[in-house]
Amino acid sequence: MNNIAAPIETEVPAPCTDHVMFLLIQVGNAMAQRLEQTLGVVGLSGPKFGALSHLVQVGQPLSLSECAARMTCVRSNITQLMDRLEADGLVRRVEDPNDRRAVRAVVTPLGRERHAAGVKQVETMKQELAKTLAGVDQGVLERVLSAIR
Amino acid sequence: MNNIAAPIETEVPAPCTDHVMFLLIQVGNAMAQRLEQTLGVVGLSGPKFGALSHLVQVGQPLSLSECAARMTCVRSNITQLMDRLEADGLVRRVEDPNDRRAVRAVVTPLGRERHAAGVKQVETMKQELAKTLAGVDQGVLERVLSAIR
DNA sequence: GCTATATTATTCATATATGAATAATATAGC
DNA sequence: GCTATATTATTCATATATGAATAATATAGC
Repeated sequence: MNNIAAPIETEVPAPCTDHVMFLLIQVGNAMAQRLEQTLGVVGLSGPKFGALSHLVQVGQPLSLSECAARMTCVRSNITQLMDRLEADGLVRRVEDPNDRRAVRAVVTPLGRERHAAGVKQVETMKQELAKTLAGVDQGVLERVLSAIR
Repeated sequence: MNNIAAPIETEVPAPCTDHVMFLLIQVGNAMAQRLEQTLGVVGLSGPKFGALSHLVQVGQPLSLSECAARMTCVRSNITQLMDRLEADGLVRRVEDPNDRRAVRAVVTPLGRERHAAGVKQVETMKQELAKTLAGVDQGVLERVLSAIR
């Protein structure tokens, strides 16, 4: 669902502040959806790509708790995501030698490949966005968005 | 999960275009999350509030298909959402007299009340956002966002 | 060294979303 | 008027998210 909450359309010409909030949500969703779509081409979803990105970036096995912290989500979420990634053969779970409670996630070679493919897809999408944003001062936009986040 | 896809943090000083895409997604999610939270105070979720808003705005029963179209989502989604809204007593399903396949959603008095409470909550949140956005030309921001959507 | 407390990952219940398959009903085209 | 096709809502399987409860293990504080 794109409209998490639909604005009650008023008859006022341009009630600015009103719409900005919903616009931000809508645009965020639209971008996320487009990303999902592009990643789908190489068999990845947004969350799957996100998890792989973190693991590849760090360059070493991460405990599931660390993953959750990096991805700003709850641990049970990661448990499920890793189940799916493992089923896809993109990640493996290994025991932590230092802490018997912990489980660490390792990217498999296939996972690395898939991640690289995902990066390429994202590149393409970024270029499209750049076109859409031609004429907009991206520095300004970035600063505004950072302030809101 | 906030980070649908985490950018691979490069060492480059400010790769602008790169980040804007992820920033848009992040900000959208952050806003949606904040909205969820505020609405939670009066016992509503984003989708629930959204559905009520459409029904209240239109002012007459909407078929579930019409709801789906307005909320830009798939019909099975609305079936489930209406189940929850009905369980909450905020909406009732009524038969369509003209089309025996169709089911229409009607807001209950309690639904109206709850929606009004939600609107108040959203008002508050909008004012907060307005403060954050002080000094930003909202007209410009709105135009940029509209272009992307 | 033991005990109380914290941390880890998992499981469960739930909410939200999608898309495919289905049964009931409407409608277009002859 | 009948038949082929379309439309309606639902159900099912699945992915994603949250938070509470749990069992296993670590650690702090005495």
